[in-house]
Amino acid sequence: MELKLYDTLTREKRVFVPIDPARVRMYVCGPTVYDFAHIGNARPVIVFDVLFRLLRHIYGADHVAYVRNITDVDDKINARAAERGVSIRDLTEETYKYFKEDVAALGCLPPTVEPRATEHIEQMKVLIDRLVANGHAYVAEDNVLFNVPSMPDYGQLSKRPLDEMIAGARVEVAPYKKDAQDFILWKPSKPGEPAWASPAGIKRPGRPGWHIECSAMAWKHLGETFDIHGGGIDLVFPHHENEIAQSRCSFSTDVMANYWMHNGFLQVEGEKMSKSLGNFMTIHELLKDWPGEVVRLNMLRTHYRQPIDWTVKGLEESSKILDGWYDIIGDETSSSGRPDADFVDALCDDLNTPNALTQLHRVAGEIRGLKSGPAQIELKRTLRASGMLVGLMAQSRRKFMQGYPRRTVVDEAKVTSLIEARKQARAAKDFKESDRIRDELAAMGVVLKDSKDGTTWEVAR
RNA sequence: GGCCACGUGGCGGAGUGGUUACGCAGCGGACUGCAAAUCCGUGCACGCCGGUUCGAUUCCGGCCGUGGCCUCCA
Repeated sequence: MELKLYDTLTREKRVFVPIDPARVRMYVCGPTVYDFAHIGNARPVIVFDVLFRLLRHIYGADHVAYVRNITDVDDKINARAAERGVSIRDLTEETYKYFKEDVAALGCLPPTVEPRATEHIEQMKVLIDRLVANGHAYVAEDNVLFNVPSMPDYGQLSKRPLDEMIAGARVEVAPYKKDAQDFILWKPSKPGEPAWASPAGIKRPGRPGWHIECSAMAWKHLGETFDIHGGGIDLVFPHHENEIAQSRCSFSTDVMANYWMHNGFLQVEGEKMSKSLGNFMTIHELLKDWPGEVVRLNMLRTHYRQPIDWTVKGLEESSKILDGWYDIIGDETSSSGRPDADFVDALCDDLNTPNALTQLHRVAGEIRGLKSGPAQIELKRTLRASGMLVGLMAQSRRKFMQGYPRRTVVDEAKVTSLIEARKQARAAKDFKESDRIRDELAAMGVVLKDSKDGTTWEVAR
């Protein structure tokens, strides 16, 4: 199988060739931990988890290094901590704890490494000193700035020619900048802000700029050049463009990462998600209404580079689809199956999850067409193994059903006795009474399923 | 204003220079005492205007619409 990935830098799908197949290296920009992550933040987390799983499938679980950072030094963090009257450390730890819980509920594997920015200040200072030494950065009023014109091919990722950007600048430029587009690598800390001894001979204590964090953490954990760098499309400029500038100019390399991958944006019910529109949705809130697996499937039904419109209707549809698949695999929880070949091929085509899910529907249909027996069991295992490759169908059907939040609590003994009473009424052809019992159960939130083998029931959702 | 994407059937959503996507809903049927669930079957499409081509939803150009980014900011 041949994995193809779309590279934002070259704007084309290319066959993926790792630098070292024994250690495939991927870096993805993680959260700034000052508040609950929202559903838009969940998209890159899920998308790159699928890629992580696929890479593990292809190269072996022990041969993929996935680094997702935690930004724990940032203006918003400072502001929020002050606002709530808690320490920065407490705020970031608490937020990170919730983030981990949320993404675990979405079925995401923990990355190989989750480095914190505050634990990589030394690496950042090394990079900054190098950039100053080799003429790509300069000190101005105790700031260190990257000098963009010092890098002739700056702007390749976002396809922004230098001169046009200068013309487009409409924000007031800090007077100490040599060039309007120069960006901060290090800045002095104000009183009360986190502060570290500064690089580049600056006396005042300071703190890092946003972009240098990722360059430093990627370097520390993946080296000067690595395979894949991912993130949301909103990070292409300036964040990733600046990361490239910092890293390449520090190491005198031609590339920082060989494949740059970006997931599309997310809207909610057709509108941009924002607090003012009242459609701002955190993962935490969403998980109070839906199982994480439904949320995950809903995300995978759209190709990662396409914009996605997040709707309740879509979640309901995803829920139905997942219910159907779980109905088919039943309580078949053997992990002995192999994923379907066409399913894997679809994933290898630049993570074409919608097409991959179509293959799952195909396999499900084949299972329906078979009588129960070894062949059908084999196919059920294939369906389950395929789903598990993208983080779906990993639990038993029973557990999945129990995972629906806000389920009605019912008295099982009462349900059982009512079903028995209904059975007797039906046997006596007292359909008025049997229908009354069915209505009574429905009012309790219990849905009956009659079949030749008898009557089963489930709690309605 | 500049740069970059996207625009497919009722809805969601792949893909392709000439052939079935697929799913949800709908409709018809089977099953059922009647339903539900399940199973079987089924209609519906490629934003607009030009161009290239024997032929375009698929390539090119323009337009319209939607969204993202435009530097310390999420």
